[in-house]
Amino acid sequence: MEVKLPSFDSVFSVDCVIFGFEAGELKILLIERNEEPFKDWLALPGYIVEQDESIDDAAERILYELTGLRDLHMQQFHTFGEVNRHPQGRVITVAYYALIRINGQKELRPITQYARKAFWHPVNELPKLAFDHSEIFKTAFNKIRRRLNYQPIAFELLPEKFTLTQLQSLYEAVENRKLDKRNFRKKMLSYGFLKELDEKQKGVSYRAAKLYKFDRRKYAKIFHNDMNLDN
Amino acid sequence: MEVKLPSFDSVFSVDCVIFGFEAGELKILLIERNEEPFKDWLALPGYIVEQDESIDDAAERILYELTGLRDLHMQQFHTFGEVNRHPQGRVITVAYYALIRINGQKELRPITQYARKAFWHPVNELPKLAFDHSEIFKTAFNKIRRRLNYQPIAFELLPEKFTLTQLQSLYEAVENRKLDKRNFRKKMLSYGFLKELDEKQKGVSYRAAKLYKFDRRKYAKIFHNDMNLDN
DNA sequence: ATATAGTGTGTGAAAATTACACCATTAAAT
DNA sequence: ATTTAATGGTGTAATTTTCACACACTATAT
Repeated sequence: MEVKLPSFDSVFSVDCVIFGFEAGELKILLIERNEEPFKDWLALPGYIVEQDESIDDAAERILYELTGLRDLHMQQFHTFGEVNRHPQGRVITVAYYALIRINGQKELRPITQYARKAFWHPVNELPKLAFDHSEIFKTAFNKIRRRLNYQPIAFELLPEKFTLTQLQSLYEAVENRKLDKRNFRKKMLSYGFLKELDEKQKGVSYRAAKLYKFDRRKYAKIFHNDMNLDN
Repeated sequence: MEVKLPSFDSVFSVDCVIFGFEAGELKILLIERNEEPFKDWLALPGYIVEQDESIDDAAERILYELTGLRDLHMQQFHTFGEVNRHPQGRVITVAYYALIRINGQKELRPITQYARKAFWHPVNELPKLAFDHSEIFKTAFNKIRRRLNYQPIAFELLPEKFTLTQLQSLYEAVENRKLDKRNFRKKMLSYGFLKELDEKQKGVSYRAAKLYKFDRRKYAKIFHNDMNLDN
């Protein structure tokens, strides 16, 4: 017995809040729109989900098409469903965040025409964004701010090898306050999931700091979980 | 310049995981379906969102239509968007949870024909549910388990006046472990948001316990927030 | 009166958090 | 060679929080 589903003119989209960390500042990825509505505005990378792809897949595809970035680990965090959030019709959007290492090598290069360009922008002093994207950003930021303290998300933002000072300045950027150096180091090292390397920073004009790596194995062992506590 | 949105045969729904607490057990609200697909199966209360209502509004309406319950504070927690989660087409569902006091007075009574009946079922020994509802439940349960410790959600499950022992047994049910009575009381009282009443339990065949109330005002003052940390 | 079931209370040990200041190392400038 | 500027790296004591643990009290039912 086949029963047809009711249906109507409805559209899903995904929007992505991609966080990066550079020069001691937390940044997110924005695009400049090249399409109505909000043509020429700044916006979060986002677009419409196809009918035959899961929303998780759509998020990856869309981010790639708009920014050239690939293979991030994106995490859904909220769905925005107000009736009038899109000026041209009913669009419900599922929002994702991801945390990545900014590095100059990876060029930001929109594949489709919908974005004119993509670039990093500091989270402080964000301009007004298209649609309800300012609100989406705010929700994402609150989310990662809380998660920072019980999930190892900081390491996704740093280079693979990092100094303790870099780690600390990331925490300070996200929590927006100064932390005590000695206490911070003591605590981080006490967790036991940082691996001290035999290497030091290079090219700095002051005493070079030791480099560390995040050890996923140890982390998982210590916290008895698969590092995916998002559900 | 009007640009038409692309669109296709897509459907949103909402599903609700409603937690209650009764006789020392955590329970959720299930319905018995009266419609294909999964006719006669047990399922979470859920249905399709109308085009001119926000998803938050839809969640309230749908829960009411399927169970007769109204005016709960529902909280969105995840959106499920796998392509084949519904056997008859693409349906993306936004899932909500709420916590309420079970009380005999409020009768559970489906308004529409889509549900044959609605009833409380203990979260232990849940049967297989329709669609991916077992997974949705699991996600919700993990969510509230974590939230219990940094949000005052416990009080939504208890009667307005409750004893410390009731509060403790709720924590024990959610965390699935025994807690120490003295430490639990000390800690809860130390927060300062429980108001001790001049009343005692009645009708028990043992020493009657003092009753307490949760004081929202004090809670908000102490934690400098509006009690809605979900964003 | 007594059996029963749950209420209500304090202390000490261990662990975690916080506050706090100085010398060491390196590269660049002189 | 010496100085300067910048950051790296380290320990201790006080305070707060967490945890483990046992017994007398009270209301009711019999």
